[in-house]
Amino acid sequence: MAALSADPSPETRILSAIRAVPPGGVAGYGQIARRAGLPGRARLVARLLAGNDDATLPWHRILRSDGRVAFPPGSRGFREQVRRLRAEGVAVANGRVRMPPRVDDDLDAALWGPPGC
DNA sequence: GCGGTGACTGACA
DNA sequence: CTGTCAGCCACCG
Repeated sequence: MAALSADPSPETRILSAIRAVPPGGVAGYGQIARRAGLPGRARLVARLLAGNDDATLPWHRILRSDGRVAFPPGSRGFREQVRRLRAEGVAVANGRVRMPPRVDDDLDAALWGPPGC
């Protein structure tokens, strides 16, 4: 039997999950990986972002699980990411974003869209 | 096949 | 709160 849907490459799923993050929202590497159906592959997400060529990809919305920027402070990517996040209305303080303690529900991810929640 | 490295994570002191 | 340790997966020499 033919499969109803061909499984897209993991990379495609990850990219899709990243694109699914609305403006003014942020997501963690592990969270994106989980959304992509690849739990434990947070590093893979990072590798993709590091080698991504897509300017339309909101890579700046991807932060660490602690809500901290994955770039070293003072680095070029760091400043660029913070700059973009602030431009979208995301409150970035000291290179870190106010992240919820933990949420294991896809519904919560939707709450990450509108800021000032 | 092996060890080192990295835009990571969670647990522990 | 910060810092350290071990676990994890994918890529490279």
